[in-house]
Amino acid sequence: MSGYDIKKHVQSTMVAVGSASYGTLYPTLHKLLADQAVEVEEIPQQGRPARKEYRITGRGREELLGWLQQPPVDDRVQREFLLKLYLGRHLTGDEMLGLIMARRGQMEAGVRSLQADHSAADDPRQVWLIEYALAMYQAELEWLAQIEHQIRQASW
Amino acid sequence: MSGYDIKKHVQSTMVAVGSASYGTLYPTLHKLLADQAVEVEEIPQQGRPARKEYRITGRGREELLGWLQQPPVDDRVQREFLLKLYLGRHLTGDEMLGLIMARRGQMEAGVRSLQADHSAADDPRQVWLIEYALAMYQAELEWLAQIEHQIRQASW
DNA sequence: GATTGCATGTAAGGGGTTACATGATTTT
DNA sequence: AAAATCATGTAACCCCTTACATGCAATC
Repeated sequence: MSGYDIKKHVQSTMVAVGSASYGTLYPTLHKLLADQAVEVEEIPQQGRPARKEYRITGRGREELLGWLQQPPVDDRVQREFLLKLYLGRHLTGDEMLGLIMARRGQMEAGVRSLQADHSAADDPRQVWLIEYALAMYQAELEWLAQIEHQIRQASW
Repeated sequence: MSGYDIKKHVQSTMVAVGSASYGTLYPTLHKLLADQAVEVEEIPQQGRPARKEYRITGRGREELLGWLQQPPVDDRVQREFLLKLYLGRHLTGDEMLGLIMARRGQMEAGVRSLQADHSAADDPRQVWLIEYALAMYQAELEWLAQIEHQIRQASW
């Protein structure tokens, strides 16, 4: 794939795995190339930079296997939304509900976009990732509904 | 709270929010003190460094409110486990199942420890965070059971 | 006798994002 | 006319973790 394609793929199907910004992506690809872990094929185009398609090499595959066999590091998460909700003693009830509604909108948009990917996915591993993300979003939506109810009841 | 207490609190009740290592925690506390956003009370002890209890100031509360009213930044997540599963075309079925079993163990341990916190929690906001984390862990456990089943069926 | 808990902190280094720079083509 | 898509890349900077340093008390 090209750097551009990798970014799109990570942002859609792989949301639950992590993120990829160009500032990390391109330098990483260059490093992998220098290490001969990948090789590149340049496809010239008109009106835009040549598309560079990267492909893993035998050496890259060996390194990958070594990495795969080591136990994964713990998840890193950072959810500012949750922190604001927790520290939100100084917010009014309406501000709290605004926070929650906005979050719900994001989750719902995420679900819709993942459902589109889900119908299009062919690789079973891709389906795993999509179903993982969907399960997380749906669990959060249920939790959001519960706390929204609590806040309205308590008439903050 | 003291830096030490904050760390414990973040690691248990606030797992779903983020992490706090001493290398970030103490310098941040010093910075907040310099900004007069917090004040400190030193409580001498025998046989160990004085315990420093931090408390938010009026100025700190103002700054906090300003921050609370800005929309939260998007979540940052990084799940190496998921990435290894996705890239695990080069792993044997047993290696895949090993990955999954280890993950299940971590999730189950997380659930147990959160359930203990849940019974002990008094603040309703703390309960929100604990229930959020529990919902995520439980959703993941169900998803894990499904893909485990798929892998065994396919007799990789 | 060894490990865990309590309690502070620093320094080096790794990892990542954001913002910038460029520019044609297609869609709204 | 404006915005999004395609497509590459760099530089500055921020944030954060890891590893280290110190040391007593209590538990296993």
